[in-house]
Amino acid sequence: MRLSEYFLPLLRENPSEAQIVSHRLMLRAGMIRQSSAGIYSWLPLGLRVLKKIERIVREEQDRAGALEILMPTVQPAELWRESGRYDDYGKEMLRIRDRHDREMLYGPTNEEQVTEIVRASIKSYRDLPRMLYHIQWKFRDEVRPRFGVMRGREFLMKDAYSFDLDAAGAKRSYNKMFVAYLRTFARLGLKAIPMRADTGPIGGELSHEFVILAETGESAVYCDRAWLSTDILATEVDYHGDLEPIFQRWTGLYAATDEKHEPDSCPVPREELVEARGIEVGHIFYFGDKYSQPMGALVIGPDGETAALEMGSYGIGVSRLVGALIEANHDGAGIIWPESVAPFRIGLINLRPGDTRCRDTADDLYGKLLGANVEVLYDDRDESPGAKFATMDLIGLPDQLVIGPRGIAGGTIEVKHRRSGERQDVSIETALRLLTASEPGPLAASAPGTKARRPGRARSEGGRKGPRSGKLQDGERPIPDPA
RNA sequence: CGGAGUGUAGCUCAGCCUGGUAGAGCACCGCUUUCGGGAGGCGGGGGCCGGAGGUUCAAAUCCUCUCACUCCGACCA
Repeated sequence: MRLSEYFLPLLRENPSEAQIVSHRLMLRAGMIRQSSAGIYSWLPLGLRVLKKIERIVREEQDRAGALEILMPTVQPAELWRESGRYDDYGKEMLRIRDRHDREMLYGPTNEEQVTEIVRASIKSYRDLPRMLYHIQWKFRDEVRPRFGVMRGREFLMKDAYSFDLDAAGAKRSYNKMFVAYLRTFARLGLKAIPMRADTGPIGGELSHEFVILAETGESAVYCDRAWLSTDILATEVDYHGDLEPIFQRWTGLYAATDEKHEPDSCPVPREELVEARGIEVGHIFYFGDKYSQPMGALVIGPDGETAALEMGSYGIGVSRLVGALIEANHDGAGIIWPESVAPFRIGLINLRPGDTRCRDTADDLYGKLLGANVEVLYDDRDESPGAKFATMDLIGLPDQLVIGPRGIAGGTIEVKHRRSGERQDVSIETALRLLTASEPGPLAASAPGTKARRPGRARSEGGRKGPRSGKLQDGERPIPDPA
C-alpha cells in the first residue's frame, strides 16, 4: 500500500480525552476515532490489526474443534426472560423497542441465543459434544467507559459455547478451550496467564480468566517466576487426546489476581514471586445446566434418560486485545507490533521521492515485496525525512526499509528493526532476502521476539491448513519477555 | 450511580475573574528555500466560542437550564 493513497489520519499531539498509552497511540496512529463515549469507528490501520487478531483467534478455535456461526446483535427480550437474566442484568444491558413495541436488546453476550439454537436442533447424545463460537459485536452500557477500546461499551468479542451430555464431557470441552486460549494468546505475542476466577453474572462453578502482563495493566497480579520463561507453543497438543495433563500443568503454576492473592499463605517463595500488572483478555466458564435447565435444552442419553445439557462459555475480548497488545508493546516513539498482528509487515520509506534513483529503487523494491506476498506500507509522500521516520515509528511496523540518497550512492539501503532499534546498511538483494526468506535473518537473531519470524507466510497461511485434528507445529510465534 | 472537571479552528490551548464583536502553536493551501530523525521564509483559508433562554446599548466572557465529553470512586471481555 502506498501511503500517498492510504487513509492514515495521524495526530501529532495527544488528544486530551485519552489517558492511557494504548488509547493515545491508537488515536494518534489513526487506528480509531471515537464516535461517542466508549464507541469507536475503526479506520484502515486499526481494522487491519483487528482482523489479524480475529484470524488467529478463529484459527485456534477451529483447531480446537469449535464451529463458527454468526448470531445477531439484537436479540428478543423473551429469550432472556426464559433464563431469568432480563431482570438480573440491570442497566448494563441496552434495551430497545422495535416499531411493534416489542422489547429487544443489544446483546451483551449470547448464552440464551445459542441455547435456543441448540435446544431446537440437538435432541440426542449422539449429536454431542459440540462447540459453537462466533465473533460478533457486543454492547454493554458501562456506567463509565474508559481506556479507549480496552473498556468500551461496544466491543468485538469471540464467544464460544460448549454442549455436553455430562460433567465429564463438559470438563473435556473446558480443557480444549483452555488450551486453545493459551495458544491463541501466545500466537498474538502475549504472555497470558490463566487465573482462577469468580464467575460473576455468567454463573457456574469453574472459571479462569486469562490475564496478560503489561506495565500499565489495571489490576495487580502475582505469579510464579516460572511463568515468564514458559513457551506454550512448544507443547504438543492433540485435541482428541486427554488434555487434563496440560490443564493440570498450567494451572499448577501459581498465579493469582489481587483479590485472591494471600501473601501469607502463598506457596511461592518471595524471591520466585513476580508482582505485575495485568489486563484481562479472556474468560472461560463452566456453568453446567444454568441455562439449559430453565430454557429446556434437553437431550436423551444412551440410557434413555432425558438430561439438561452441560454447558460452558468462553470469551475473548478481540477489540480489547488491540489495546492490550499496545499496552504490552510500545515505547516512547509509538507502537511496536508483534509480527503476527502487525497491520503491515514492513514500512518502506523513500526519503527523497523527488530523486530519480531513489524513486526507481523504492518503486522496484516495493513491487518485489508485493510480489513476494509481503505486506508493505510504502511511504512515497513528499514529506521531510524526520516526519517519515516519526510516522513509521509511531505506527510500529516490525521492520523499516529506508531508501535515501546517502545509501543509494553506496548501493545500500537501511534496514531498521523497530523493536530493538537496530539498523544495518545492506544491499538491496540482502534486504529482500532478509525480509522475504523463510529463514530468520541476521537482524532477527539478535532481536527479542522475532527469532522465528517467517515473514512471507502472512498471506499464504491464510487459515487454510486443512483439518485441524492433528498435531500442532511448534514455534509459530515466539513469546517476547514481558518483563 | 456518587464526587470533580472540561466544552473556543482539524489537534493542543490562551482569552472569561475586570462584557466592547476572536487569538497562538501545530496541521491545511500556494510560492520558495530545504532535504538521513516531526525543517525555514513569505502569503493564504478556516471558528453562529457545545446548545437554548435570560441580563445588558453590547455576551466567548455574567446568570439559568440543557447536552456532550473527561477524570476519581463502586462494576466489567
